[in-house]
Order: sequence, then structure tokens, then C-alpha cells
Amino acid sequence: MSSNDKREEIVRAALELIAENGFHGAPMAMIAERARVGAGTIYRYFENKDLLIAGLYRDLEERMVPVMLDGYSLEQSLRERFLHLGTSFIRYFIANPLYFRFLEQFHNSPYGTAYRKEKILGKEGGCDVFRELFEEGVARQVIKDLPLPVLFALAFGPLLAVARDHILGFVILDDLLMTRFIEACWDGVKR
Amino acid sequence: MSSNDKREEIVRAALELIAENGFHGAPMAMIAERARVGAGTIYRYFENKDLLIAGLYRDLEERMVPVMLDGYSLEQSLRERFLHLGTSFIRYFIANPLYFRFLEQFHNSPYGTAYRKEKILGKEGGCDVFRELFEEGVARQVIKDLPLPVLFALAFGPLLAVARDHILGFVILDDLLMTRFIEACWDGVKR
Amino acid sequence: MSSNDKREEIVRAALELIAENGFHGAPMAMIAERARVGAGTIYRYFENKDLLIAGLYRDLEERMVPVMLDGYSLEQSLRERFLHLGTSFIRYFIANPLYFRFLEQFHNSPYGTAYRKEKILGKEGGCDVFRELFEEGVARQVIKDLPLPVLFALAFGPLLAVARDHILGFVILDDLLMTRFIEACWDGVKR
Amino acid sequence: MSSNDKREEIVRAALELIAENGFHGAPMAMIAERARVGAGTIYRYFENKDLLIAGLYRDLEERMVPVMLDGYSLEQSLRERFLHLGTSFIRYFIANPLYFRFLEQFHNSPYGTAYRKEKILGKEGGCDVFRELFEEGVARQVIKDLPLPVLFALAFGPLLAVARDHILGFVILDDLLMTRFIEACWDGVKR
DNA sequence: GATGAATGAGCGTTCATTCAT
DNA sequence: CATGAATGAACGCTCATTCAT
Repeated sequence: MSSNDKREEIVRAALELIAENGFHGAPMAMIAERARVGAGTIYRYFENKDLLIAGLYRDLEERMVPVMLDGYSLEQSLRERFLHLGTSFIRYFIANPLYFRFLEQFHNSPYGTAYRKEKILGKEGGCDVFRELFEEGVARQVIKDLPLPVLFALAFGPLLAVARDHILGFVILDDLLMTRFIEACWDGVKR
Repeated sequence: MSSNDKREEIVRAALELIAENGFHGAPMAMIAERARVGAGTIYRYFENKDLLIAGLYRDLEERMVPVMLDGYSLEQSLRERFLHLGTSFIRYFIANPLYFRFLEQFHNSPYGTAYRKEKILGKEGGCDVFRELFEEGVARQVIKDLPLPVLFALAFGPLLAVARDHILGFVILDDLLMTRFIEACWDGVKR
Repeated sequence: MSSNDKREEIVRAALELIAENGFHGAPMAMIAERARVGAGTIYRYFENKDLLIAGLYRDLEERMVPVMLDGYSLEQSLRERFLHLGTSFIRYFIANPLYFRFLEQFHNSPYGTAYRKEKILGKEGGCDVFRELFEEGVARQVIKDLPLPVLFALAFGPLLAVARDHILGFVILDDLLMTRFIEACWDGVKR
Repeated sequence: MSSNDKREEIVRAALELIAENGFHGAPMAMIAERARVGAGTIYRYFENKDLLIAGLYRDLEERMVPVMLDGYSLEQSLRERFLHLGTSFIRYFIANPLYFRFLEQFHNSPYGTAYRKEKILGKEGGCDVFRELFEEGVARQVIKDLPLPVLFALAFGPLLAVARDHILGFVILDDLLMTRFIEACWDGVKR
């Protein structure tokens, strides 16, 4: 097994356990066991548990951006771009429910709180493109003239909530329903 | 100090500590100290920590409903009723940021997960009235014909997100902004 | 068992183990076991291992002073006073070899080093009386006019070395030999 | 780098780290790093950490003897020989404070204790010559008729104590003071 | 021979829970 | 009833040692 494989196994194991059981259900020894690795080995790759988790978060963020931007074009209308991003966003989490669960655990946790302090805005990987979209929309009077955080709340709030509901099995978002849902989100932000 | 006072002190102390520091920053001994009560005493009122926290949650839910329903009238239009509930909802959390922080801690935690498993729908205290509102709105073709969880996501998602942003100081929701924000939520759910 | 007994048991156990095996041979779990106490219990009495050990040291220091001063009188000649203190000092450690071993462990250890930084001089409990003796002796031209630390080295160096030798069984210091030895120390410091 | 160089690098690195930080501040990995050698390499030269440290000790002992004997002549008087050895001894440690610090760390440590058990007498490198000096002095009635360990205590006790004080900066031993100090030691052992 | 990644026993410490008082 | 001292399992982390390369 190569060194890189080991790192990846650790990341995978940590992600799974945290997604399944939360941080309190993912002690280092259990992560090591699931990764089929000695307990001390984790510390060759991550200085401590906090940094392992922060690393996990950064990993997920980075992986997400290109997926969301795939097929995204500034030549489309604002509405089309919004629908594209919203759909990508939700599809991504439906396809990777573990990632979603992890991010939820992370956000409301001492780990996430410290991390968020640095970023304030620009949260939720790939937000920059959302921010640009909103700013352009406000300027062109297509989107409501509300502060950015409020627009983010109107867009991400429902997206995250519905992704959670789908993952927990409270709704099944087929293609039609997803489209109608994201159009509803657009209704919230558009003028 | 009456038995009831003691219980209340415990609840208050636990709420404060969890809201301020998260679950990891609220060990039983610290809760007992803040409540000016022996550590063992907590166990007279709550079988264990999980049930203390679940009890806390139930408490908050119950306290919230009458506040939200204050001034609520079935004689108002659906839109007016939605705006009323949304405004009450957000005002309540702005007035009680500790409650909000606690609920956020609770939702993504082993405690909350177990609890949610029981309730599936009907979550977020005072939802019944929201559910009735949505069902009536769908039936009367005023609200989009989407599954209830999706409508909940469209309404609560932004409400919770914006409440968090306000509490963390990312936006300041004055009366005007709050009204415009909740109208935007209505735009999301209305036909 | 009273609370005080428990504290004492912990102190005794820690002292024994450290004296017998050094710091590395006295993990908290072993101290707890020897004290017939839960591992967590130690932490009710001592914030952490460092403070347990510093506490132990302070304890020993305090216990020693009155023993050394018993029968000490400023009306005796300088020589008699020196012999008295030297004899008491060495007798004390011969009677309490565990204390001696502990102090030796302590002095050259991260624990002791930090502690010594604060005190620089005035080390080895009951030194003040030695210092006064030396200062008076220098002033009255009975003792060599050397810096205090050098006089301390001339007096304590042999005392500690011989105590160690006795405890390890390299010599047996009977009363006669002890007297002759301390007289030899006096020969070193006197004019 | 030759095999012998490697061994020497390891010894040097270990000595430095232990002298600077004590045993607890010198893990094998850190020694390897400072010696610019793989962690496993150390084990080609030393069976385990205990033996590495015992080897270190033996090294220092061996290096010290010729320095102390430089200029030493059996034709000098006993007093002159004592002063010579004492001066060399103390000068050596003042010139090599790292060696001194290491030896102090070593003496009160599980490593040193085990080692000392083997040697009982003949401790402190270059003791044989001291022993001969003492035995001759006792026989010729120039030195007090005390057991050898007691004479060692009278001589080495102050020497080590004063060397420590100098190295820690509590006194500065210039040539004059050093001479006067060693003469005082001689006063302790001579008849 | 030399390496350094991997190991896992063992460390100091915390904290939910119990129970004698 | 109320207490809080006592408990010990479980945690995050270190490091002497091994062994595949």
C-alpha cells in the first residue's frame, strides 16, 4: 500500500465515521481501525485531530468547486446560471451524502466555528461564483436588492434543507421535483 | 428552593452552557455548578445527559409555540399568516439567541439525530400551524404544489440561515429588512 | 476513609514509586493503584502530574525544617551549630531514605528545574538557617571568606553525597563515623 | 560518511539533546534527525535506548581520564596532586558544560541507577587515580582515616556542586576562587 | 547497510455516572 | 431528598522499536 493510499484511507475512514456518528462517534482509535492503520500512523499525516478534520473539510471544498462549475457559462442568463448552480449543488450532495453529513457536522462544531471565523463570508465552497451571480443580478435589477448574506440565506437555506431531507429519506427528489424546487428558490431571490 | 426551581435552574444552566460552548463545553459537573446544585441532583430530574438535553429541546419547543401564535388569526389571508409566522419565528430567535444557538447545536448532534428519528415530520416546534398553512395554501392553489418537506425547506431554510447570520453579526435585520426578507420567502413558496 | 486520608495515600504512593523507580516509573495509573484509589481521584487533589510532584516537594521541604531546627540554639558556638545542623540533615535523610531519593529525582528533572528557577538560592529546605550561619561565620572570621554558593557547595555537597552512599549501602554511617564526617565538612568551611 | 562517523554523530546528537532538554526531551527520532541519520540506523550501533545512553556515559568517562591525568605526576606531594586533580576536574566540566549536564541527567535516572549497580565503587571516571591518592594519603597519615566513600563524598561532593553552580551562573569561578575552593576541599580531607 | 514509515502499548487527563453520607 | 467525592472507561497523543524497501 503506498503512502498516499494510507493517507486516503485515513481520510475516507474519518469522513465515514464522522458522517455516520458525528465527531463524538469518531475517536482516533476507531478511525485508525477503520482505515486499517495503526493509531500512531494518523499522526504522520495530520498533526492532530483538529487538523485532520480541517483538512477533511478543505478537501471536500476543493473537490466540490470544479464539479459545480462544470458546464457553467457566463453567457447564460442569470436565471439559467442560478438554476445550473443550484442543481449542481444539490446533485453533488445527493451523490455524495457522506460529504453532506460531514459538512453539516463540521459547521456546528468547535472545529467549524474556529474555521469560519477566518472566512466570515465566502463560506460554502464555490460561493464566489454565487456571490458574483448575486452581485451582477442586483446590479442589473434582476435579483432583489438585499444584502448578500440575506441572498445567500434565501438560496442556500432551502438547498441545504432539502438536501438533508432527501438524504434522510423525507423526500425523494427526482429530476422534475428538483427543477421545480430550484425554480422556487429562484422565485425567492429574483425581483 | 422548591423542587421545581431546581429543575428550572438545571435547565437554564445547561441551556446557557451548551449555547455558549457547545456540548463539549458543558460537562455535567459544570452544569451542576452553574445551577448551584450537586452533581448527583441532576440525575433526580433527568435520567442521564441525553435525556436532559432532549428535555431541554422539548422545553424550548413548547415555549415557542404560544409566542408564535400570539396575534395569529385564521381570518387573515394566507400571505398575511405566512408573514406573521415568519416574522414571529425570526423575532423569537433574535430575542433569544441562546435558544437559537442551543437548537443549532442540538440539530447536528447525536442527541438531535436520535430525537429526530422519532418525529420525522412535524419538526421545528410550532410546525403544525405551518403545515396547516401550507396544506391549505396548496389546496387553494395559492402555494406551489410541492411536497410538504420541500415547502418547509423553502420557508425554514432561509429563516434559520438568516437568524444565524444576524446572531453572528453578519447582517443586522432591522424591521424593514426583516419584512422584505420574509416577503422574499413568501415569493419562494407562493404560486 | 476520610478525604484527607485519600490525599495522604496518594502522596505516599507517589513518593514511594518515584523514589523507587524515578518519574518514568511512576505513571499516574500506577500511583492510583498503589494508593488504592481511582485514577481520576488523583485529579481531585492535584490539578495535574506536575503539580502533584511540586506539591510533594513542598511537603517534604516543610516537614524537614522543624526537624532540623529541633534543639538548635543560637547560643551555641558556630562550630557546634554547624555540627548540629549537619547531623540533623544527614540523620533526617537516613531515617527517611524515600524522601532523599525523591528529592534527588526531583532536582534533576524537568519538574525540579522549573521549580528551581523561582528560588535560585534558598534551595534545600532549611537553608536559611545555614545561610545565616555562614554569614555570621564569615563576618566573625570563623568561616572562610568565600561566596555563599561555594560555602553551600562545601557543606551540602558532601552531605548529600554521603547520604546517598549510606542509602545505597556503600557505607554504613554509625554515630562515630557521622560525627567525624561532619567535622571534616566543618574543616572544609572553617578558616 | 564512514560507519564510525555515523556512530559519532549519533553520540554527539544524543549528548547535546539530553544535556539541553533532559531525557524526556530527546526521543530517538529527534536524536536521529539531529545526527542526520535514519531512525532505524541508531539501532545498528546501539541495541536500544538504554544501551545508547550507557554507551554515551562510558564514552565521556573514557575521554575524561587522560585530560585529568595530563601533567599529573606521582612525584608531587599529596596536596599538590589533590589540587591538580580537583582543578582539572572542575576545569573540564566548566569547559564542557554539556558533558556535565549529561552526567547529571544520567546519574539520577533509571539509566544511571542500573549502571551504577554494576560499579558500586570506582564511580566518576578517573576515580582510580583519586582512590590511589586517598589510599596513599590515609596510609601516610596525611589524609583523614575515613572509609573511601566518605573521602569521595568530601572531595567530589563539593566539586560537582560548585561545577553546577558555575554552569547555572550562580557563581563565577575565576582562577583565584577556584584555587581557594579546591584548597578548602583539601582542608576537608586532610588531617 | 541504511532508511523512515508504520506500529501499538502506554501515557496524562476528562467526565458521565454512582452511592455513601 | 440532596450532595459531591469517587470512579474507571475512554480519549487524544507520543515514541521506542521494527521491517519492507
